[in-house]
Amino acid sequence: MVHDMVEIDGFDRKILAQLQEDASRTNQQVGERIGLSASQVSRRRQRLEEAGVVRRYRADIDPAAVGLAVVAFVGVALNAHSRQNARRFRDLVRSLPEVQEAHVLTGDMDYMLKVVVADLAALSVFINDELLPHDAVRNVRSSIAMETLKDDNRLPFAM
Amino acid sequence: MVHDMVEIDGFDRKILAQLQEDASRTNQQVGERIGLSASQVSRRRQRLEEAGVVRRYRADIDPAAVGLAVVAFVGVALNAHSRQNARRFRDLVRSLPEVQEAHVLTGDMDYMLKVVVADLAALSVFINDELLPHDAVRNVRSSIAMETLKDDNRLPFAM
DNA sequence: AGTGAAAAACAATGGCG
DNA sequence: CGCCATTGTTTTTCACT
Repeated sequence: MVHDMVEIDGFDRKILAQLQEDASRTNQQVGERIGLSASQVSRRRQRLEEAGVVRRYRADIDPAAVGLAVVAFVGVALNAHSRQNARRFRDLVRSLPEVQEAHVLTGDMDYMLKVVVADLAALSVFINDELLPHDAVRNVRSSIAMETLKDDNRLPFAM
Repeated sequence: MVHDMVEIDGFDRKILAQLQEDASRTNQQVGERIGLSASQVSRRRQRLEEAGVVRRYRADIDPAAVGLAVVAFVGVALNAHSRQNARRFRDLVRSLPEVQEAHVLTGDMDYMLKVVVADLAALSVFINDELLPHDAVRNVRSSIAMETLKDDNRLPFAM
């Protein structure tokens, strides 16, 4: 899983598109769809995996089925922009399992978190007991997703 | 892929946790880690897939490696809350490949989109040519992710 | 860079305790 | 649910172009 820049040609892109769509397709099936033999698909896949272009394969699980009903976006502003504060906050969010994603943003809110929890009570606990007590956190503003229209996380790549 | 509610026990949760982490693990490997035989893992997986608890398997691709350098969160307020407008907007966001996620939010912004594009120019084109021209859209506020601290999209499930 | 065929690994199923 | 055996698929490697 080294992270060189790697040459990606049209076939590679087609393979990536197929596997992003459905990673359980066999090399044979992928090959049929893009006009390549299974053995070549296998080799190219290995190359893409080793180069870190494919970061991992994962099962996409229905959150509701495992009792996770609430998705929220939480904007967090930090107290001061010291290196210390920023670093400690990073370590915190990376360690919190409720945080699916954390981004540093342009604009008024410094950080944007995507959070998944069981219910509103759990969200409240998360914000009040995990986020707000942290020294670096100045304030927090959360928006709850009442409905999810799209959640496929597919990258739109040109071919 | 039917969507009944399904009984999920401790073993099922452990299987899901394993496959969310790395879907390329074999039934044998999953079984070893959780103390279950490969054949039982196979049967439980099938059940979880058919029940729609596992929605799909996918390759997680490094966006930068395929030329997608910009992630943005775009808040969209609609003009009026008519059924018509809302429905047409939904159809729009679902059809736009740059939109990875779209949620209906509580709070001032009606919709929150997670968008991935090649560069800032492409983001500008996306907002000005795809979003703003739509009748239902009143205004748009976008924040660009300058850095991504965490992006694993793992569900935190209790076991 | 590619194909096709052989070898090795794996998944899926059924029967039994 | 474990264990075992069987069957069909799939991945991976090799020889060749």
